[in-house]
Amino acid sequence: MALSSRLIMIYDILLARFGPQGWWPILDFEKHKGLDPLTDCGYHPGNYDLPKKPDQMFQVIVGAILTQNTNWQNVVKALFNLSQQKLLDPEIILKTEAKVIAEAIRPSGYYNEKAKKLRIISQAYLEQDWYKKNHVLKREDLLKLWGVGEETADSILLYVFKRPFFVIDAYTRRLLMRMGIVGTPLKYREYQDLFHSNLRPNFELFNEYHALIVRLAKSNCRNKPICSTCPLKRYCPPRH
DNA sequence: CGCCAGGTGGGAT
DNA sequence: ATCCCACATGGC
Repeated sequence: MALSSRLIMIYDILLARFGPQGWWPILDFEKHKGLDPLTDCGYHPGNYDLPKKPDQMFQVIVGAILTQNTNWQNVVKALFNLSQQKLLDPEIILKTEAKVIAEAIRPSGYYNEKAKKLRIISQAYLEQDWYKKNHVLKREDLLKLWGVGEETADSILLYVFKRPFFVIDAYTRRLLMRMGIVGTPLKYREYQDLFHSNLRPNFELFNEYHALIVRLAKSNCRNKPICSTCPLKRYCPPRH
């Protein structure tokens, strides 16, 4: 079976099983007041129009930094703290001592490094006018920023700027490996090329696909896989 | 208790 | 180029 057909089949199965995931979550701490802010707030299934406003865009950028090698629940706590303290804004982050930012984002882990990363990306956001409509952000310019690697860059391009860059993360690698689509480990861009060369470059498709992979990885394709209920079981080589 | 979570940069080899 | 490690919290 051709790779493109296979990738599309996997997508269709995941979408049928799990439904649209509503990424990237956009938290509204006013609206979610009274609800448990630490659970799944902010998802907007079927709406690929978000983020729309600059403050929503910036929130996704901050989330992309904070979630580096970190559980999303911890990121929500950090975003909640930033919001409560009126720090979820690039100009304010630049005017605020890194110590203060670090303390607010403590639950997300690596808080000293991430405070520095937030300062750097806030600076770029303002200087390069990312918030302006029709601003075209280059991948290479994102990668120049200390603290922005390939996955974070692609997350921002895809989920903030709605550009068709497929996000490759540890879950994606694991899935491709277990499905037998790749044998030996590849470089980031090689994984990405598998998707870019075999799917139509549609940001809504890439958005949903990556979110569905994460969804599968959380419930079934874990480090210790639970294959009995996996929707891809029939298409995945057995493991001993 | 140990392991893991929507990675990245820096230094040694 | 590739490997190894520091960075750090909270949930299970």
